[in-house]
Amino acid sequence: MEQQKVTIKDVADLAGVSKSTVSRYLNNGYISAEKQAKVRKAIEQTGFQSNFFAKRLKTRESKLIGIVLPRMDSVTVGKLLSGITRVLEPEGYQSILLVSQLSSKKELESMQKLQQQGVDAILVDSVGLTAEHVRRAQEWGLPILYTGQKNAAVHCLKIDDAAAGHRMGVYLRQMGHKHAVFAGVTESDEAVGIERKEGFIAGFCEGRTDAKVDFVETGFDFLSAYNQAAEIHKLGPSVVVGATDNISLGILRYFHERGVRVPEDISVVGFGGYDVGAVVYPALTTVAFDYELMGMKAASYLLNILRGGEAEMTNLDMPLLFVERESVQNLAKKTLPINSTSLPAMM
Amino acid sequence: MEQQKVTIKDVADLAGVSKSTVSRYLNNGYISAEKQAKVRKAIEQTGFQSNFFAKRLKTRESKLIGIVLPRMDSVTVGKLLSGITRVLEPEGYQSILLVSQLSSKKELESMQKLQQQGVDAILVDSVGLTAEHVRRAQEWGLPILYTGQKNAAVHCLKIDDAAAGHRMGVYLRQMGHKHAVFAGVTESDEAVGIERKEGFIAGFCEGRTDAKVDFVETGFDFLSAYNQAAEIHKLGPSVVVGATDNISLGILRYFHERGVRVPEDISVVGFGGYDVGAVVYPALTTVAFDYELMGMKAASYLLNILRGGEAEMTNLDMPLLFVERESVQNLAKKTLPINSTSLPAMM
DNA sequence: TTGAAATGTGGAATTAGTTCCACATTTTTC
DNA sequence: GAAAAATGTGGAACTAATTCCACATTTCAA
Repeated sequence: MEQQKVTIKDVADLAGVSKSTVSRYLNNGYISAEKQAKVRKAIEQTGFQSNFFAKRLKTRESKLIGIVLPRMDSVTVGKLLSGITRVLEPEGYQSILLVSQLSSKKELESMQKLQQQGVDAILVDSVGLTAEHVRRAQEWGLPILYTGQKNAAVHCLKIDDAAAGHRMGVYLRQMGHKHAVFAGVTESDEAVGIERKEGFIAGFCEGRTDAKVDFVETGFDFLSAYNQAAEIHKLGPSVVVGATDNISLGILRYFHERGVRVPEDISVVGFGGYDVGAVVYPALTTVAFDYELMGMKAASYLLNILRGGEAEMTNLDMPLLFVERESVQNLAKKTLPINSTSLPAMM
Repeated sequence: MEQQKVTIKDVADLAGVSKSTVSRYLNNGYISAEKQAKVRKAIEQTGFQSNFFAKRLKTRESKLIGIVLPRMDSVTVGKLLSGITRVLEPEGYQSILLVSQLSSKKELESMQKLQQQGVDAILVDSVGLTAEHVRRAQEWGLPILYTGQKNAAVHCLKIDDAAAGHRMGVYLRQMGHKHAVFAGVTESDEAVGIERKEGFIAGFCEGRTDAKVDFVETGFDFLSAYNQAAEIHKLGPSVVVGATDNISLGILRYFHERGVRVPEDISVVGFGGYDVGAVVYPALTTVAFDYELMGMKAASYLLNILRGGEAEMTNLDMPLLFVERESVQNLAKKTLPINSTSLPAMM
């Protein structure tokens, strides 16, 4: 077994001090200026690098944060991760990534692996919280924060899907729409599949009886939305509400192919505020979520728990940004909405 | 200092054997069936979990792979990561992620951090290889693999940008185009900024003197491409070649706003094969790169180096897929290219 | 039936750090 | 000027595993 090139012992010998003194130099200080210089020189000369594992074994702090994500190849996950990293890196923390592939079982397995790995805390962009999740969190005594799902028994941080849906519902009601088709996803995704939809229905139907919302289920991708578009169209709504911008984009493509004009013949809206929504035509009206900000907040929150911060994070609600672009017709006034010639609301 | 709940010592005491025996049970075997049962039972009873750091300290193997990425919130990086993870996870390796923010200096710093962290190997989606990169790789004696850039002195894996550009050039030449504007990025990105462009010019101009290629520089995002679109249009080409699909999407938007029809009035192509390219209209003709496959190959390659595999990876070239969709007019035959009514070449 | 080989086993050393404690100085206070 | 406090320092213990080595059994062959 080959051994480490330079250990703290070598530095100590070269500097003519004890291991303890070098260790103190490395950590809290408490060393005379004279020896400090000697040690510094010895470290320079030897090119000493502290052994990560020996250090962690004793200190029981890894400066590693475990992150479990449902998938990697998605813009929202990328932005989330970007925000997380932005906060964690300057604090000297690093991230270990695991992918749950949208499976709650794999999610738990991943968390277990991370726990064994000795991470200081775990952040999970969850696909669904189970009782087991709650139990494990307690058993491990490890700070765990969930994003994307909500449960009172654990730390979590989530976009207010109901509010986002509601906001869109109110907007479309004000624009004079009466019949909407909600192109949504499976109800097993509580946040997107249920909350967002219910919120929309509430906002859209509030205080009137002549409103109608149909529901068609699709997947999260363009293609499955595109494939459902004919059925959606057949229902004859004045507006199609895609549960995500991707869904709306697939539907937009279908309408384009059939010569159905948007928004003149039918309106289309989405959720997410993806960048591409601004570059397609008509540019997509949407409720934008700031996933990068969410990542930053999540990381800060986690750090706060980690430090025993009873400073109780106060500002945990995620702001929603309504992005009005070109894909909705104002039926109330029988005029088109603002149709800017420059790239609308591009981020 | 709180200590670990259950150590190998506790298990040994409970099972009535020595620590060594438990360790052997955990690792190579070499233990009698009788004691094996006892140890198994003791581990079950105590819920023993091996201490990651103590183990790593002794074995000098972390089962951790460091990954340095230029940024997180990009589809290509997401796919790459997805491929990497797909190979690494089943092999029991986990990834530590660091972001270089497109800076070569930060890239080196990140690599250094990972090295200190005791990772078994490093994978870098590099933004530019320097002499320092090569020096460090030797100094550390750690397997390092670069993707996205090429250098004979180190292990690397890269899309053949020149070939991709060439392919597109040949295609457009065959389609009868004579005047192209290449909307490219800064030459400091050797792969995209130089190789892809030069490859295109070669393929486009090959064997004729009546071809002309103008160059306009933009950023990587929709917006900066959109902002350069007027200048591009002024040059009056028959086709605009975006160095990435995003650039082409921004240009498409501009043309749409001005009522310039694509491909009837002007053709537009891109590189990358992003999913959205299939859903916009006209669907974008492009050279698709399989970044997920690249991630998988990169991870396999790295594992191979790690295992001292002199099995010399042979199949390192990345396949290119030419995706002909709707955004190019065939000037040679004065007819439109295949215009499918279903979602073209959607992945 | 003896010697050799195979099979287990435990003790002790090892890995590379941190930290507690005792003790020597030096500085401050009364 | 003595006692008290502050400041450094090194030795030894400790962290939780793996692994080498010596030694006891047991099995097998001659």
